[in-house]
Amino acid sequence: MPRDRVTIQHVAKRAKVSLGTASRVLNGNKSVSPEIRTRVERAIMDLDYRPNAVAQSMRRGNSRAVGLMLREFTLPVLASFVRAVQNVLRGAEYSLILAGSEDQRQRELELLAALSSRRIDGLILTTSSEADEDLLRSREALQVPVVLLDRSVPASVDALLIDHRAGIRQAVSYLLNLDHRRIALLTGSENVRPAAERVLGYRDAFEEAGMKPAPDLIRTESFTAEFGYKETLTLLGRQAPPTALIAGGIAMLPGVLRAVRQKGLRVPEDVSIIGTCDSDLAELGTPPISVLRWDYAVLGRAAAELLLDRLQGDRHRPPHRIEVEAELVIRGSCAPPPDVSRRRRGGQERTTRKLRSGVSA
Amino acid sequence: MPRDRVTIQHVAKRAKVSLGTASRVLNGNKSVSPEIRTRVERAIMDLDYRPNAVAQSMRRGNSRAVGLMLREFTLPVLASFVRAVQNVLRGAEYSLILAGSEDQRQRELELLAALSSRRIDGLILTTSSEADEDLLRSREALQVPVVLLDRSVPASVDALLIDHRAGIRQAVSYLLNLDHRRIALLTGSENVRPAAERVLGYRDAFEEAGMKPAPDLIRTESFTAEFGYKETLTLLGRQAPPTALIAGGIAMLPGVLRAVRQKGLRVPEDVSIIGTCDSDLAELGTPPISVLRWDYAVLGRAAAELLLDRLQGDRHRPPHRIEVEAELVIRGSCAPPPDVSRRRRGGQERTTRKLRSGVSA
DNA sequence: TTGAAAGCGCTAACAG
DNA sequence: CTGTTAGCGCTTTCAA
Repeated sequence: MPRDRVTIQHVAKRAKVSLGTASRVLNGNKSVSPEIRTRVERAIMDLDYRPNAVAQSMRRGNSRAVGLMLREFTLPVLASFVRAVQNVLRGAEYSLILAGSEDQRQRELELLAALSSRRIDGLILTTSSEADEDLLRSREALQVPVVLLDRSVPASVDALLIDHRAGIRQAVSYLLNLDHRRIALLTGSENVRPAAERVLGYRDAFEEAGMKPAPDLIRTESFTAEFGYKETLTLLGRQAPPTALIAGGIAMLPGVLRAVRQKGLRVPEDVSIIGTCDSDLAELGTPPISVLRWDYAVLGRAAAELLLDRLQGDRHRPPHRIEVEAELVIRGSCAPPPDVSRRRRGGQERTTRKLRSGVSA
Repeated sequence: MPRDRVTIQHVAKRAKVSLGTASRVLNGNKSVSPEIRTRVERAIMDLDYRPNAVAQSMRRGNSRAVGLMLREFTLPVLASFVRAVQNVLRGAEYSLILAGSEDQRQRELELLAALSSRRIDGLILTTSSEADEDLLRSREALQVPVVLLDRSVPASVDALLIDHRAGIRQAVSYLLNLDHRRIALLTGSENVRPAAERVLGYRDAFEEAGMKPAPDLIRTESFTAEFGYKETLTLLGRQAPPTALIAGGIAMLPGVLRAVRQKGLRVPEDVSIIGTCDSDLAELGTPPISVLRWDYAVLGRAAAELLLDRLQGDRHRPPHRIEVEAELVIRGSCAPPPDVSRRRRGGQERTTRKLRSGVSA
């Protein structure tokens, strides 16, 4: 049977001081004589005393814990986001309470309630929907500073935003320059920012090139690999299949590749592919896949710092909004579409194409 | 300015009952008249009251939170472990406090102290060292049930163990049967179980085949991709380089592949490779990589259930020990070593080789 | 069945 | 500089 945990009372008794004085030493209060301070510190060591954070929270009215609610954190990039958050928080002696919503509204609601009960001091999150009333209300009810990740929001909260629109515009332009015309964009439902922005970027690129996108090639439903897989299968089974696919979601690439492989198609000879998140697979696969990427570790650090800033500083400063760029990394997964290649091999003349600037290697 | 959070006092007042009665309703105590119960429930709804978990913890002496300390959780497989843990815990209304140690002793110590302060009710962890006195003492000091993940330990705690030894034995046998003789094993320091077991399995296989392993091909230092990269580079630069490489760590495969690619070698023609953890890269790469794998989601669920069992049941039952098998998944990354192939192409006779049974496809 | 009151471990305000 | 004390929000005796 575990003997009772040692409390500040025990420390006080052993150091032969009052409880209040022991507390003062613990909290680094100036007004304690050196001699007594030493005595107390001694007692703390001897007893291996560890302050009860629960009692401290109770008394101080804060928990020194922050919640982190994401769709999931199984994806390496999100995990690296979590790690960055954690590293910053650790330095400030905050604990991290993890909450994976699996993108389900009901679960989000439950988790928000649980976090509320725990009286977290702050919250970093991305929600399944941006408009849902209940969700918004639950978040409000927490009455704590919030940092939103890649969701568009009322102007009142801090947020980290990824510039998907410019990223996708760049990717699509690149494909257009390779003479692709039937470019499919697979991404999540447009009621969240990343998907909506990607669709805008897609249209931007076509418009900029003075073209109209083929209808029906923008598929917005889910960010999952599963959706990428099924949709790719469907698209590639069409009469006039797309010649290029953009996997618009950080988990989607494996699904798309699986489908392409299942169809027995080669990348990039038969179909070009651009991912929307870097990974070992994209980097070391054969061929390596060109991707749009941004640094989640940087995002994580920024998110945590934004939150700490509010927690420790001015809770009423105007909200910050940090936007990060998506970088197009060209690797080996894109080539001119097969019909063009054929024409070329046939020796037909072609107008020169210039690679748009701003595309990095 | 956030108006004060509503407490059980407010609920009691509004329902015109005593605080104690309100509490009873909250806790589903039988002895409350239906009428009053309704009134209180009504008040709870009206006020959107959320019990203060901090105060509850204080009073009850438990926190309904468990700590999860891993080397890191950036790896997809570990993240899926975390997710499984979380899913089980959520059902039991426990929160998860995440702690990534980055495999650093000092950080582990700090995190353990922080978790102790928070009065977590239980802990799931893997430590950087199995023998370290301070670590052991800190863990003891927590005085809570512990589930250890893939570490060998005093017989007193619950543990989940992966049978690396049998797994590696199987993998090495497979390679020996392909006529490999110079088989390198890259893994972490032998002072933790997975590495130690892998080395044993490696020796087992050679012994079983009546052979002696070439010296200097067991490289035990670190589980990182970085180590895999550097060591592979070194090994492949030798006079007599290994013809097969086993990446003995869940993060190591990308490093090994990177090095192989950098050397301009082909898999499996020039060198055979076996990974020790499944991944998108292993599954969808070209060629797909043969791996030893086990199910981390199952492990996570088991870990959480083991812990809950203790938390909610008999805290003094004898410790459980769950061992999971590693399955060898044969894909396309292994072939006979180049010299053998050459000999073969030359038409030389060869003794028949039988594929050892127990190797799954 | 209900109310009153003690006390979990701690911090901070107040007195000395 | 130090000791005493109230009270954070809640659960749980103990009485009624």
